[in-house]
Amino acid sequence: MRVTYRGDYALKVVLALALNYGKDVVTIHELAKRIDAPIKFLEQVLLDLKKGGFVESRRGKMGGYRLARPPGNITVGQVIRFIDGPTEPISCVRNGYSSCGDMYKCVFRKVWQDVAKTTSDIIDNVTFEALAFEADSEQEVLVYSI
Amino acid sequence: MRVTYRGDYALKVVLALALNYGKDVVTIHELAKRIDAPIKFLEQVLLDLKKGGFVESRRGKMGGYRLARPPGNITVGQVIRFIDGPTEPISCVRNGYSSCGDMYKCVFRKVWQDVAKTTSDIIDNVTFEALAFEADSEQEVLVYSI
DNA sequence: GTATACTCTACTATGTTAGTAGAGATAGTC
DNA sequence: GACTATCTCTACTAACATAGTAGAGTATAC
Ligand code: FES
Ligand code: FES
Repeated sequence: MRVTYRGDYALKVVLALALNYGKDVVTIHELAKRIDAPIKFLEQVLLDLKKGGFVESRRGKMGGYRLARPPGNITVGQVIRFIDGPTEPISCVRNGYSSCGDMYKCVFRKVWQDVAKTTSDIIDNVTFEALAFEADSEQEVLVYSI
Repeated sequence: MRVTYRGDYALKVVLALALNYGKDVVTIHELAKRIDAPIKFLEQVLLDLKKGGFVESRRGKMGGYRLARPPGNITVGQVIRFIDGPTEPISCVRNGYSSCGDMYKCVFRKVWQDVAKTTSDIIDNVTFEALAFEADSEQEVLVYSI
C-alpha cells in the first residue's frame, strides 16, 4: 500500500469534519487552513469524497462541507481505498489470479496476501470516531500541560 | 508498500537461484526464460542484486549467476527493500518525523506505523530457503498427482 | 582469436502524482 | 435584482517513476 498526498489530505479532511460532526458546515477555505493543504487541490479531493458518499455540501453563501455519515461509520480503509485505490502490494493479488496464472502457483502469492490481510485488519478497524476521540484527548493533554 | 515489476522479477530470480543453490551458475538467458522476464530488463535487476551482495557472477563462456549467500540467509524483505525501496506506506513515516512536525502529533501516524510493522513482520521472516522448500514440494505434489 | 556471456550507460514511451487555472452554478444578503 | 461568497467542473501542466530497449564494452573458456 502506498498513501499519496490525495489520500493523506482526504483522511485529514474527513477527520477535520469528524471533529465538527453535528455542528455547522465548514468551508474549503477553513478546511485547507486547518489541514494545511492547497485549496484548489483539496477542492478536487472533497468533490471525490462527495461522490463517494463520505461528505455532503451546501453551496452559496454560508455554504461548506460536513460529514454525510456518523464518524463511527467511516473507516480509514474505506476512505483510502476510495481515494488511492486498492491497498494490495502487487497487481496480481489485486486483480484476482490473472497475471499469476492459475496453473503455476507462485510461492510469493501467500506473502502478498498475508501483507494485504494484516493491512486490511488495521485500516478497516480504525473509525473516525476513534480518531476524533484521540485527537480531542491530545488537545486536552496539551491544554492541561501548559 | 508497493511491489514493482523490478521487485517482482528480483524476488523470482533470487528464488530461481535459490532452487539451484550449491549447483552450477545459471545464465541470464536461462533465468529470463524460467521467470518469464525481458532479458535486458533482468540484466539490470541482476546487476543491482550483485551490487546488493545477493548474487555473484562469472563472466565469459560458461559464465552465469549464483547466490552469493545461503538461501536461509536471504529474506523477501531484504530483497524487496533493496530493489523497490522502503516499504512504509507514507513518506512521513518513512523519513522519520520531518513532514509530520514533531509538535503536532498526527493521529494517523500510529496507523501507518502499525501497517509498516505488521508488513515487516511478514516479509522479514520469509527466507528463500523456506520459499525454495515450498516451491520444491509443490513440484512434487504436481508430479505425484499426475 | 573467437564465441559466449556478463557489464555499463544512455535513451524512450507511458503513466502517475501533485498540483494550477479558470469559467460556471447556487444561495444568501442588501 | 445585483452582489458576493461558496461550491462545481473540466482542462492543463511540470516533474517524477516505471518498464522497458539499445548498443557498445569487457572478461573468459576453448
Ligand atoms: S505472480 Fe502473482 S503473486 Fe507471484
Ligand atoms: S503527517 Fe505524518 S503520519 Fe500524519
